[in-house]
Amino acid sequence: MDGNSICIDELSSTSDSISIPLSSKSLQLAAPPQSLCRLGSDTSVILDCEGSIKAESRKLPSSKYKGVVPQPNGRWGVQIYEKHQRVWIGTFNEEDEAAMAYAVAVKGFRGQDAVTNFKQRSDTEDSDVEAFFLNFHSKDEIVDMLRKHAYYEELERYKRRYFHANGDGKRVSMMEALGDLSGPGRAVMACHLLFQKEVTPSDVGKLNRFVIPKQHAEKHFPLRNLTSPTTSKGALLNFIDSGGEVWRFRYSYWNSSHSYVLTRGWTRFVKEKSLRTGDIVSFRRSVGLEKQLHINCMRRSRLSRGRTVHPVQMVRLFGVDIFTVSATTGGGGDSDDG
DNA sequence: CGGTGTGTTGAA
DNA sequence: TCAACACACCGG
Repeated sequence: MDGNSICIDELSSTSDSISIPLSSKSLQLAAPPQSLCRLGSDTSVILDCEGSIKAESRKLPSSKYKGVVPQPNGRWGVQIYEKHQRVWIGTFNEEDEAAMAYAVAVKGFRGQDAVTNFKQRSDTEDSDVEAFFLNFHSKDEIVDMLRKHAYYEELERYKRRYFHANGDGKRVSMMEALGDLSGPGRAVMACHLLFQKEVTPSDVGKLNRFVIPKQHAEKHFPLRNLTSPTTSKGALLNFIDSGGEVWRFRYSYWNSSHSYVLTRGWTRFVKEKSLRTGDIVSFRRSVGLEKQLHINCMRRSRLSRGRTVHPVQMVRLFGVDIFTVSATTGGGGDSDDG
């Protein structure tokens, strides 16, 4: 673990405390943090001190950070623009915290070279891992983590797992790990998204099964030629979640309903992940030799109701130079969902 | 009811 | 593409 991370316990307005690793090695404020003079409550501080301060004080203070907008209650909103459309990243108590969130979002959306609010080093090992982490997740997932204020928690979890995977706390460089596709670091290999599905009521109901849309099942999990132990009752598939935990599901075809389903093991997953109707479950496969399957779930965002989160077919491969993986297909640009 | 984040507009 | 502003609407 790094010694350079501090934890900031946020106000108790929200039950969760947020730990933010502020790595002084990897980033520094672009602008010196000025004393933030904010009015306690925005509205109507119409004090008549010498008649100078008039009703002008209901104007919200602008942020010095890009993508950060003031909220009426003194908190800070974060937004990023993508394809002529605003994407809301969430609200934060501290302006700096908001700026960090924007930095994460903009890197996730536009790549490592994107302009953030911070001067940052892109040559540290940690930044490599974070780049990898960002690359691993879809834009939706990144936004989701930021909104839930869970990004740094997830990132740290990923880092821990990554470095453990490389043995005995010895920190192996990303290049080194990637070069060794058969090594213990393979589990964190890049993945590409196979498909996503919005969880239906019956997927989390009493039927104890998850329906895999036929098109995706037949394309990605053809029962005939699965390498996993296959019986007449189907196959057992192992998936790794974003925290490195392995989930084993029975996968089979139900003649009665003409559907492909995950059965045994699914209920535990639902319970453990607190999966609810409308959440998005995504399935990935490692790019490397192992073809490891991954499963990830994402809470339905509150605002994407009515307007569905498109279960997009996106492929996230190594778009970044530092990830010059062996000569597979020219790991093309950073294509993603929209 | 407080606050979020969306609708909207105008500037860059 | 971006921030500023107002306020519908949402969850608690």
